[in-house]
Amino acid sequence: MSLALYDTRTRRKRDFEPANAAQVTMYLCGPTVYSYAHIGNFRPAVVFDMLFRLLRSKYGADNVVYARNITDIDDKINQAAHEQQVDISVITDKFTAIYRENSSTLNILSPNLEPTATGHMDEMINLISRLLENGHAYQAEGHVLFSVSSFEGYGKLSGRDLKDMLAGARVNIAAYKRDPADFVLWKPSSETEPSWDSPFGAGRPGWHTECSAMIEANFGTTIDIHAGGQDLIFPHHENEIAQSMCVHEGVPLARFWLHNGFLDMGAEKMSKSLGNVKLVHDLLKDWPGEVLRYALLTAHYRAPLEWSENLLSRTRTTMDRYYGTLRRLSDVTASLEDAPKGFVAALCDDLNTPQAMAKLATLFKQANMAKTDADRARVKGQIQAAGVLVGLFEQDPETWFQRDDDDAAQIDAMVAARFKARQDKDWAEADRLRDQLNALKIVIEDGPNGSIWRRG
RNA sequence: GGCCCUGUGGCGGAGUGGUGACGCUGGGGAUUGCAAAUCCUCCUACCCCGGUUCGAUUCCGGGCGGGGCCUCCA
Repeated sequence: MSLALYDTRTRRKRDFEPANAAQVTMYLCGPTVYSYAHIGNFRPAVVFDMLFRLLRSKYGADNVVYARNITDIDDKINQAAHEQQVDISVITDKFTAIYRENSSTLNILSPNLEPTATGHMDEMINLISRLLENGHAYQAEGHVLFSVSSFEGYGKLSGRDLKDMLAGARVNIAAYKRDPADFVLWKPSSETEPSWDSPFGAGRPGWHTECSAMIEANFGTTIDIHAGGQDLIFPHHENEIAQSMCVHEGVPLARFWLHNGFLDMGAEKMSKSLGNVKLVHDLLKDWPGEVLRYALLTAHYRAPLEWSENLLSRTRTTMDRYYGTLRRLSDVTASLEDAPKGFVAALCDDLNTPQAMAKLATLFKQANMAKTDADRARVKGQIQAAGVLVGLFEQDPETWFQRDDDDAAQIDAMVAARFKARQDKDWAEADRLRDQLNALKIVIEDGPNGSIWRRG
């Protein structure tokens, strides 16, 4: 089944074919580790994790290389380190660890590579040197700047014209810039800022440099897929393209550019500067990671998604139903199946998760209605195969329902006592026990061979 | 000011030139000792005005509304 992906550069959906099917390459702009990530930061992580899973199933797990970088040089990091009077590594190590832990809770696979800026200092300096040598960059007052007018293709990705941008630009234009749109490749550091030696003086790299350098170091000149949030289209990705193409004689940096849309909080986007963020760290106190993952996949990845309490509780309701189905099938041995065609087709159509989830709903309905063991085994196998592709429904249903086990034994006993009362047709006692359990927010489901329970 | 996206039922959210997914919610029913779960079923929508067309929610133009980028930002 062919995979179509919407490519920002060409502004249309195109059939995806890797340059080399034995090594499909994909790069996602990952987090800047200066603080807790909010749920919006995890939308690309989840969406492109799903793409990673899809590519692995299509080309073979060993033939896909996925890099998600960690930005560990940044002024916000510097600020945090300065405020706490610690080395920047104290900040970046801490929040890198938290980011990885959150990722794993959202069932995000580890990428093959997690390159860091500090780990690629030589490569960045080397890249900047080459840009200086070939005339695409210049030095001014301790800075090295990229000269956008030296690159004819500047603005192609974002569909911008340099002249138009200046019209309403709110950029503070540094006097040493030859062109207001020129961006910093290297800048001098103050006493309190981290600094690295370089041929252009002691200082630190500009933000855009790291991705170009890391891609070159790990993949070479061109990758198949470069992904990130929509806000990175300009200037970040535009600048990466400029840098990379100017040291690679015009060879494209990426064959496909994928960008996810934003989470909305009511009328506006979720953003730290607007102060309306939901930290994953906090959300995980109230919701299972899998609910967050599923919720992020309820809208198409390029469309805005309204993030709300309502979305989360709705998602949990759905997942309770589905895990309930899986629990009833727990003694059925799943047969080895492919994910249903319609489900895969939806994902292959530019990662249309809403449509894929609709197929999943059908699948669970089929599971609920299955009459024979063979049917049950087949549908369960299909559900599992579909689940692997999107990273959902991979855990044990019992784990899902019994989140804390403190009082599980006591509840088991009450449920057993109630089942016995029902067998004795002592309805009064059975109802009394059920009321007691309901008061503990326990929901009972009676079956022919016993009763099961879950937390409501 | 420039560029881009978007407007679907009570809610979320797909899709399509001709019977308008899917889920949640609400009504009815089957089932159940009663429930829960499950299944069946019903109600409710394509911003407005033009145009193209046999026919538009879908294509085109205009309007109005919402959002994003142009500055760190997923």
